[in-house]
Amino acid sequence: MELSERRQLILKLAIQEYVEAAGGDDEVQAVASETLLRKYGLSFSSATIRNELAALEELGLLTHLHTSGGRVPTDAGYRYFVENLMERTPLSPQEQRTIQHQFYQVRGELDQWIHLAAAVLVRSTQNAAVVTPPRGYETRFKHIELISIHDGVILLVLVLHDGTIRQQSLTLEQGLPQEELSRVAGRLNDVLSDANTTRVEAVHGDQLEPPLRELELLVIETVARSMRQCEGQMQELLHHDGLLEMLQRKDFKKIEQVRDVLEILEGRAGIVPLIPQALASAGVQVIIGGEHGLDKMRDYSVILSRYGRGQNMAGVVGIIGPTRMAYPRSISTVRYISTVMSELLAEMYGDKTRDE
Amino acid sequence: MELSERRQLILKLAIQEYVEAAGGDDEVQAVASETLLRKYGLSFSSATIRNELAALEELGLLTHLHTSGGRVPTDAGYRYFVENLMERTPLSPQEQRTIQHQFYQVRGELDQWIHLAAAVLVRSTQNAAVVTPPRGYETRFKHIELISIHDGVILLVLVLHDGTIRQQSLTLEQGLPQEELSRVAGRLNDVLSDANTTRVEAVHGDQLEPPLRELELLVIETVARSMRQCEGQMQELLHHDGLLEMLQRKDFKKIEQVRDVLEILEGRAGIVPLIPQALASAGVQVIIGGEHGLDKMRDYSVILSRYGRGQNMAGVVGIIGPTRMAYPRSISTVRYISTVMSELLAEMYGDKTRDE
DNA sequence: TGCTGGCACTCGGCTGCTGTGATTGCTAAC
DNA sequence: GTTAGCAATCACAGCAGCCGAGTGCCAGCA
Repeated sequence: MELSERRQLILKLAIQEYVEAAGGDDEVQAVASETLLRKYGLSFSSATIRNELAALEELGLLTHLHTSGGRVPTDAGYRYFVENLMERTPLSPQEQRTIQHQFYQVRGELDQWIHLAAAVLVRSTQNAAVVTPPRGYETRFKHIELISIHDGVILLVLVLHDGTIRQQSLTLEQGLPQEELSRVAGRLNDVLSDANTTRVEAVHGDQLEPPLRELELLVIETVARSMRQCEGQMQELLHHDGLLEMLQRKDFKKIEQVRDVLEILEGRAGIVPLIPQALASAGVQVIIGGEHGLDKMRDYSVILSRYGRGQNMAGVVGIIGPTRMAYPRSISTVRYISTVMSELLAEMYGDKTRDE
Repeated sequence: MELSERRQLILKLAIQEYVEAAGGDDEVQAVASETLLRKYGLSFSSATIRNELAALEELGLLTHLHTSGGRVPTDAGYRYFVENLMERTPLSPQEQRTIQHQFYQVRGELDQWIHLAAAVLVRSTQNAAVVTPPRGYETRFKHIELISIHDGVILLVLVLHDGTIRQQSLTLEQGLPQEELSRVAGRLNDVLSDANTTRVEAVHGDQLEPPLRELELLVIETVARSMRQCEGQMQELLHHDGLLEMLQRKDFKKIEQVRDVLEILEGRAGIVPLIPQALASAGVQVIIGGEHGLDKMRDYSVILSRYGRGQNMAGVVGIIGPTRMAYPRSISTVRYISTVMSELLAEMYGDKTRDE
């Protein structure tokens, strides 16, 4: 779509004005021609602006609710803004330092990264945030440990290649001393080393004498089941934060809206199918309003970015908020967080992908 | 407080009626004398009921918002109801079987218990649920494992006595082979066996040659820090669920209410101080409305119960909902879930406390 | 003394009305 | 192509009046 300079300017100002007004305590909803003229000191009259606004409405970039109400951007209008009009505004060095420092403080604690990333996104954008932990494309065995808990009860700790840790307790007919458990664990760590799920499922433990063999079989079966479970549970891993902060915004008036957002965040609607899509593509993805055709999300926009190294260790960070959000700021923050997390991962698991 | 038979009956019916009306789509808020007469076919007239209601109001058990509006229970009214009038209605055998079956299916997966317990409470009571995982009174070392991740980066997996698992990655100057790591881990598992935090902090590793000694010191320090962290983080462990289900209720009209509930659930207000209290007492605790003096929770009631075995492995399950809730049902469900979870724990860690 | 029927009174919520202010679309002039 | 001016439009707040549910009270009755 080709737009004249002036129309572009007016559209840009209209959207900026509309988004800014959302923050203020003024009840002003739609943006009026006179307001634009006054606030931005344009060199033409309000009547001209009205003509241009009408033209932009004709093009489907703006709309208005009532005859006497001002203009409001449509999804297409936001889209045009994001793609053509928006200026990139990277986070200030100061903000970048603060964020880096915070991540530095929790280095080593992978699960804290997730929380921190979400918290930073929330604070910086005033929207709700979603983060998935970094996962390998394929689940691969790394290590197990068998720990004696109590008579006949043992704790199986399974570590996967991507850092996932799962615990499971097992019950045996008879108790076994810790040394025996460690021996079995050690043997299985050799046998299963780096195995993917299919290979684990194919392993038969048949070299040990009866009491230990029983244990070995049970452990292999449990490990296989655990790994299978890991493969299909993206939405359960989705961490979210910031609902409370989002409720502070003036946009929310009805509890139905809150319900919708909550459903989206909890993965029961909408956001889950967007994750694999974001994982598969590079750069920041912006999905505005009803673009993905999901009814519950009609009034919300999602900004997602993949982070990680290659295929083997990647996750998604992003935010979700009303379509009427500050896109430049939000996009910059999501982009920055994703690069920070990519760097952290690279530090931890070595540069680039290692084994493809 | 002594109440005549008739007054007790009227109070009981009034509260039941009021709570039931909350579920229906009827907008009826307060309960009127005529309604009670009609619905329950009482043997005296509405004027008598009005007199009794006025008396109950005098006693502070009921109140009314406007002169021409019906009566509404006060916190004290609910309290009297819960303590004197309410009939215990245990869950039906059918429901009990269903719940047992669900827990059976996730036996062994301790973190799933938490989710399941919350989910069951939500479904059964239509309120939001909170559950803390079982924790020991004292954090005690059980086991560590050192796993080589990448050149100079190792993953430390720490298992505590109560089943808590923490992971932390460590960076060393130089890489070490997995065998060396396992040796160090093995040694430390002996040295630190069953140690509490103070003892871990007092340990000095000084029996190994330089490259391993560096590692050993780092690990001890990290373990100690991790254990200290575990000790003060009750509210971060608080799992909650059911906000969405609670929003379906007609009680919620304004988003401020939603905000309050969310703040309570996320531990920023109110509920956290109630947890230790519940841990310390036996049986089901019911806290109605503003009884604990916390402003944010004035309109909500909390039902908590401790579960677990002795002092060494205990957690809390409970629900939170509007004061206008179905207390008999809610209390029964919380009680039942807590016994089920206590039994599960006993199965896993042996009957009764083992080491006090 | 306790219960009941009757009745006046209170008050929230609903309906319909009007005035106001903001903003547009249109038209005629520049 | 741009502008000034003006009538038309429409949401919204505020107000009045009505309705109905429910109470409080009183006088009469068992």
